[in-house]
Amino acid sequence: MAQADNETIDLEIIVQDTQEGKKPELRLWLRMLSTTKLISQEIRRRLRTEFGATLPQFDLLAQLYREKDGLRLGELSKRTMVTNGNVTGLVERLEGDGLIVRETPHGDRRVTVAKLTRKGEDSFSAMAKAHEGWLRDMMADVEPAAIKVLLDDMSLVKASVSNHLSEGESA
Amino acid sequence: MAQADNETIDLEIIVQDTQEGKKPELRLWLRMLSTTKLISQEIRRRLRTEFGATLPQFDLLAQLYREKDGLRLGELSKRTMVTNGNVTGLVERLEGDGLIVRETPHGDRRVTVAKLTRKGEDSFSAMAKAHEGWLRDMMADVEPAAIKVLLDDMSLVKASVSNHLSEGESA
DNA sequence: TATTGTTATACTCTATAACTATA
DNA sequence: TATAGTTATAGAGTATAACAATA
Repeated sequence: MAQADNETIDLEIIVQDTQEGKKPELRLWLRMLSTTKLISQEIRRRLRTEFGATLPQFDLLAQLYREKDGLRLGELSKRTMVTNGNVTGLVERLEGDGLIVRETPHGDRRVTVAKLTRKGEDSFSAMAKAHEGWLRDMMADVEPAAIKVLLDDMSLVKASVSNHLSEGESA
Repeated sequence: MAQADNETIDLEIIVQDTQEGKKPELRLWLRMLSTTKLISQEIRRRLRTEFGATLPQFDLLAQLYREKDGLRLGELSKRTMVTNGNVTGLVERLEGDGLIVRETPHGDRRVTVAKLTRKGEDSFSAMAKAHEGWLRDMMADVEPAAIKVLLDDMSLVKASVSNHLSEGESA
């Protein structure tokens, strides 16, 4: 099924992505979207089957992994680009799995801080390592120089986009 | 923290990634993912509020827009990277909105072909035009040269990924 | 028997808004 | 009044698998 039909499927989603020099911003977006979808489906499948996790969950765990003292849910919401209400749901599932805990610090009882448990650290650590390997395999044919260029230029895109959204939302 | 090798999962994951030159494939993926998410949320919001459509629906319509004779659902499934069963659901919603119709051609009664209605053509046409404008605005700060490079290099990534997906599944 | 598409199911994500409990 | 988080709701997307009709 996932057999690559090299000849037929170009997978260039949406509109025509084959017109030279026409609407380059749109073409770039569509190419990013299809490429991301391709990678994302594979990553999600493996996260699910090998770790029983989803991508948003992985994302959230990653944020906590680099902040050993935990993060307030509002901050977690900003960093993961997930709304407050939905962060609550994500956090509940992860807490149910024993990967994180919620704590209310003294001082401001409105605040909730989420942090990884030991189990969460170990679990995420394994996921991240596997994740890295999957990506290296998938991008095996891409020259290091191309990856470097993509990294830099993608930052420019991200900055431009952030800039031109509703002013004043970057944490 | 420890600076070991395997254990250093300094995953600047997903939304923020501001790290040194390690694990470039993973970093690229995370940057693509966060950038795509950023754009995608904005596009989805506008598609929904201005056209009452979703991104997968837009994607599906786009495939039909460039194939005036319509496409079989299986082909639609491949092109949109959506499973067969879920294509059925997508198609039903779009048919309910009067944007597309399903037909069974003579010759093979197992086959269903979806094609745009006149209303669907007009509707998609408007969406695509708006879509293009949104993207141009969002990427206003990105030099044309950078966009061109990104387009090319993104193709390499996509090709590599496609290539290594099929491999993994031919067991 | 294989293919094409449908149905069924379960779960998760996404978005919005109203609500609470603090402050 | 404003803030932090929760609850409620509704709608879609996603993945799997079983199924019917046709070839």
